[in-house]
Amino acid sequence: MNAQLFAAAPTKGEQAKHRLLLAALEKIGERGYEGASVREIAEAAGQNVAAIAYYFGNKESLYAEVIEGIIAYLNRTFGGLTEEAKRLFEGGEMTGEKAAELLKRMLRAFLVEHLERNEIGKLRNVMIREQASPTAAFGRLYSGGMEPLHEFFSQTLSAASGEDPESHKAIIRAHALFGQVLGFTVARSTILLRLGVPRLEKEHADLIARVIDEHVDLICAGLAGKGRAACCDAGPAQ
Amino acid sequence: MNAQLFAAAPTKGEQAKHRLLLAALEKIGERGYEGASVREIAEAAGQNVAAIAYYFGNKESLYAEVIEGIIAYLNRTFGGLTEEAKRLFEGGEMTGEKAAELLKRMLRAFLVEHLERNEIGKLRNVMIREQASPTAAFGRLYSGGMEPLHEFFSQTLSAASGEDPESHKAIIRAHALFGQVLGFTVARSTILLRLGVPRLEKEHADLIARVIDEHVDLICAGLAGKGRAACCDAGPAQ
DNA sequence: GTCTATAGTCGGATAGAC
DNA sequence: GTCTATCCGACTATAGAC
Repeated sequence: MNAQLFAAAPTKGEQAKHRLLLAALEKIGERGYEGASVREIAEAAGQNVAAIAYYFGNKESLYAEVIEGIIAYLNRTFGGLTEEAKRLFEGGEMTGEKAAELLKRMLRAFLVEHLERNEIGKLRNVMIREQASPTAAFGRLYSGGMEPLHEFFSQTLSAASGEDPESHKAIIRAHALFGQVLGFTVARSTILLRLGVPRLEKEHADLIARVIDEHVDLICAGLAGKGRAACCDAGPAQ
Repeated sequence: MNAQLFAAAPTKGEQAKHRLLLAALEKIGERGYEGASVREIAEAAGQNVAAIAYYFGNKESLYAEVIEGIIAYLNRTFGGLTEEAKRLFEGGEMTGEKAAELLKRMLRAFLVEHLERNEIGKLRNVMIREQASPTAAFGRLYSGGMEPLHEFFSQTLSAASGEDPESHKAIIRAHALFGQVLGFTVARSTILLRLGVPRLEKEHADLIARVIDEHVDLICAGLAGKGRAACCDAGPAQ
């Protein structure tokens, strides 16, 4: 499955590059850009230190290619969903129900990728680090990968809630809703300790997805029915 | 307001220690434990490099004291709410409505602390880093600060949802709900760019709190009324 | 193309002057 | 208590052997 990250590599030189990119993703994810040394990256890739200079010029350019790989991966993984939403919007066929379904599928896809596929976990760490303390590469990561996803998400959610998709409120609502899955990747250590399990298995991912589906349904139904179904706005039961 | 972080410092030596702790919190938050050098920490504190060895022994012990300061701050800030919840539980007076109110107040408190008070922002970065790539200090941070908070949150939420507070489902639900505010601290760069603002002001924090309150209300009401109000489970309007 | 050797820089820690 | 000077190890980058 690693073959999906970064380009496939037929020739020997390309394979060395590929291994270096994977090792850099892993080590920089684990220890940060400054914490990961070119020595340990090269060693983890089964390559010599000088290979990094040879193939990439320097450490910074190696990292830039890692970021490009992440962007390409995000687009491959979520591109289908965003295209589907785009078609529905342009065809005027987007309804509140279809929007809620798309949102749930998107959150599920994110969960599956990030919780079940361990090799993707490395990618997750790099993205989290760039959020908390952006390096020179963050601008590229944002415009190439996160912004299109965030826009898709807030526009689709707005179709369910009936809000202006460009309003601050709609953007904030989308961010809050998405935060629900983010918590399981970013506060991973905490949820593992709280559940008392060494790692998140398929059963946990399923349970997480069911809970979040429930929340999305309740929120979408509540927003769509605002001012209409008085029985739902009357506060919690007894 | 910084005086609230770490102990007050009357004597000159204590003031130097205090400044070093604040500078360490800031620099390690910005650049990570490995990325922040003792030289820049000392410089930011207006102290000499050797002062770190003198007051703390070494860099690692300095960081350990920073972590203890974060734990003490968390307990001071959220201790009142957790005590209040405890009293309600022990007195048998916890209702679904009171639970929902406590949850909203807790999330609001977290938002205010993390969004409005800039000096707390440094603390946030350190906690995020420890989540994504735990150092030796994470165990202490978890047991001293995060676990009690997480338990309070899942127990209170369970009072609103009627679930077993120790079940995986309840813990996951609490984590998902809390993730909503986490997204605004951890994916801060993204929400700033999406909103097109340089930083989150009070008006943004208010809007965020209102949106999250709305979500908490919808989810609590929906869960409490599960199997009761058929009109709410019938899917989105029209 | 691949590797070793090394130059030059910066890290944490410490000895010792004052 | 405070500071300067310095040690030693680890880092990135590069020159040059093969």
